[in-house]
Amino acid sequence: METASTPAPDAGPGEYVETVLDLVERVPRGRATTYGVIAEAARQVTGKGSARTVGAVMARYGAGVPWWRVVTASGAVADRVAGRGLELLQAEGVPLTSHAPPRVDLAEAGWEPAEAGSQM
DNA sequence: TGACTGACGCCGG
DNA sequence: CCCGGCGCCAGTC
Repeated sequence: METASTPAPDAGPGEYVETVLDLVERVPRGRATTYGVIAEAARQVTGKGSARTVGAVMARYGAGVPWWRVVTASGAVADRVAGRGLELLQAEGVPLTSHAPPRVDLAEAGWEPAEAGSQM
């Protein structure tokens, strides 16, 4: 235990991060969800988390999941990746608003983890 | 060890 | 409808 600055060999992302990424991967193609929904679901598993934290996770580890299916509560894609996000959403046939600014129609494409259990 | 940083959410104007 | 500000909380330096 000498000067072990990195006592975490595996470490990497915490359970919290894995939970969030797992939830995002469950979002079916052609649908979309919000940071708040993911945060709420993650909170039920890890007991912690918030919409803000989910965003931080996506920014650091969201590269391996369909991050474009996660939008804000208003249906808008994060400014940071709005261009790429809208492009991918359109390619999947996700319903977007006709008038600017382009936003996801959550009323039609809105999805939540709970559906994964009742969907068949 | 502590402080700053954000892929957000909500309310008020 | 749009804009600004405050709160939230794990991750990272």
